[in-house]
This record gives sequence, structure tokens and C-alpha cells, in this order.
Amino acid sequence: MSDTTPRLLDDQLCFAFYTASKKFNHFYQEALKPFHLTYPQYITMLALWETSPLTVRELGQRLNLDSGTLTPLLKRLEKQGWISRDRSQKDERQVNISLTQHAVEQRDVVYDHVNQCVDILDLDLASYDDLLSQIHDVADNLDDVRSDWKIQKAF
Amino acid sequence: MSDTTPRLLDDQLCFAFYTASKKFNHFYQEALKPFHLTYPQYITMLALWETSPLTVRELGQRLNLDSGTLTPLLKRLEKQGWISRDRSQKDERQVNISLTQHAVEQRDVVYDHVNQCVDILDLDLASYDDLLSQIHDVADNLDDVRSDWKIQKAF
DNA sequence: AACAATTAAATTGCAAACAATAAAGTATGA
DNA sequence: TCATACTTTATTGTTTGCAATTTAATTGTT
Repeated sequence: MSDTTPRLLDDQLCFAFYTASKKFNHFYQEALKPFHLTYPQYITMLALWETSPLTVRELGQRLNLDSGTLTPLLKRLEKQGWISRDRSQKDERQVNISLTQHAVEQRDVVYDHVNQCVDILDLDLASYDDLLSQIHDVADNLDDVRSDWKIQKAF
Repeated sequence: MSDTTPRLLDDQLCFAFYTASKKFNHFYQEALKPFHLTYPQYITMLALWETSPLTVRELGQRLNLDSGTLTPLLKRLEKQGWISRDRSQKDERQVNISLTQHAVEQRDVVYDHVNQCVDILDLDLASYDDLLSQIHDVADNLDDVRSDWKIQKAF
């Protein structure tokens, strides 16, 4: 992998991910317009439609986001009537995020609409899952390096 | 591709890109610490190390960023001594971005250090380029859809 | 019980990202 | 020439994203 000649911008894996991620964002932003949801709000809803309620911490682990990002995002989702935020009775530190009736009802409507948009992308299932696993591999590698650094720092 | 059962969060291509892109961001953020560059600042420098000077518009086309993002970012790069911003004489609307002497001198230093970090990722060249082209394909698909929507809107 | 250590969420501050708009220069056409 | 359209950059406002810190609650230890 090492090489003396620098890779051009377009040959950089990081830049491909950076660009593709932004384009996905635009794509979903457009697809989600009827529901007034941003993409980060949408994946938050996806996580909650899978499992609900979840604490802020659990959501954060699921989405790789910290409370600094989630707290204001969740306040917006609450204001728009998608979720409710309630301090846990058992442990007052925790805040439980649950779906509103509206969110439960809209689940399939949102899903159908978004999937209809995704279908336009015309990706076939085999290469989709293949690509997915390659991306997960890279992401795992990046995790490993991060923890390596942490170890290095610790000593 | 169409399916009645909703894909779970972890099976969504968009989420894989979203997550991987953030992890790359962390990775480079760490690697670039010695130079006090953020990742978006770094790719801006990469573009300029390839070709310089560039107008703000040309940089924006290269990086898929608009002036709302670039103007403040470039002001920060200027303040830190990496670039200079000068109104074009020929066309007063344009601002030429050029490298400082410091930036020219640091190019290889930055490159060597970052590449050394990337080597830790341990990606082999064959799958790297293969993955790269798959990602470009997906990104191109997303572009097409966006332009389709524009056409739909126009009528 | 009383203290410290840990944990969860919120807050603060900064850098992106982008839509929408404004401001200023340039090009075009009557 | 003059008015209009277009282009380029800058500005404003909103949402993310994250590091660092704060606040409050819980757990552990003596």
C-alpha cells in the first residue's frame, strides 16, 4: 500500500466515502421532505422503530452519536411530535426516548415512501450486500486503529 | 431490490456510508493533529497541492462544497498561514486561492505523516481500488437521481 | 453514613454543511 | 447606453458533530 507518489484526491478512499455520504444525505433529505425529517433524524427514528423505548445512551451507541449531538436533535423530534422524552423512574440520570402514536402510525408510510425513492437507485441485492460488508470491514479497521492509538496514549 | 420487510439500520447502505465517513473523519482528525488541520481543511489543501491557484468556485466543484462552507473554511486556512485569498484582477467577482510558501514546504511532510497513518489501516491495493470504483458507481447513481428530480421539478 | 469514583445527560464552544438570500461584478440584448 | 439576466462570493440562519466541561444521580468503599 505504501507508495512515494501521493494519491490524487479522487483516488482517496476517505474522499470517496466523504463524498458518497454527503450525496446520500442530499438524497434522503429530498426523499424525507414530505415528513420534515432530516437524515440524522430519520436514522434516529429507524433505530426507535426497531427498538423502543431506548435511553439516550443506547441510542448513542446505536448511531455512534454522543449526547451533545443527540440532546438537541431529540428535542427537535419531540417538538415535531415524533418522540417523547421522559426521565427514567428507576434511574433519574437516564432519559427514555419513546415513539408517539403519530410515529407508530407513520412508520410504514415513511418506510414505503423512502424505499420507493431508494428503488430509483437501481442497486441489485447481491452487489448491495457485498458492498455493505466491504464497507463494514473498512469501518472495523478504522475502529481498530482508533483503539490502537488509545493504547499508545495510555502508555 | 424492492422488499416489503424493512431493512434494519445496520443493513442500510446509507448508514454504512454515514458511519464509515465519520470514522474516517476521526481517523484523519487524529492523524492531522500535528498540523492543526481538520479533515475538510486537509482535502482542501490536497486539492490545492494538486492544482493551484484555484478560484473558490473551482475548489467548490472539486470538493462538492458551496461558498457558504468554503468561505469561512478558507478564512481559517488563511489565518493559519496555509493559503492566501486574492480578488482576481480580470474578474473582480472571483477570489483566487493560492498556497503560501509554508504550505508548499509542508506538503511532503504532511503527506508522509498521513500516509504513514493510513498504512496502519492495512488495506491491500487491489481491493482498495475495487472498493473505490464501487463507491464511485453508487455516488454516480445518486447524482443521476438528483438530476432526475431536478428535471421532474422543472416540468 | 460519608466520601470518592463513576455514569448519564445536558451545556458550551467551535467547525462543517447547506439552503436561501444578498451584494457586487460581468455579460447580454434591445 | 441602459436595463436585465447571470455569475461569483459572502452572509445569515439552521442543523449536525464532537470535544470538553458541568450537573445530577448512582454506585462503591471505607
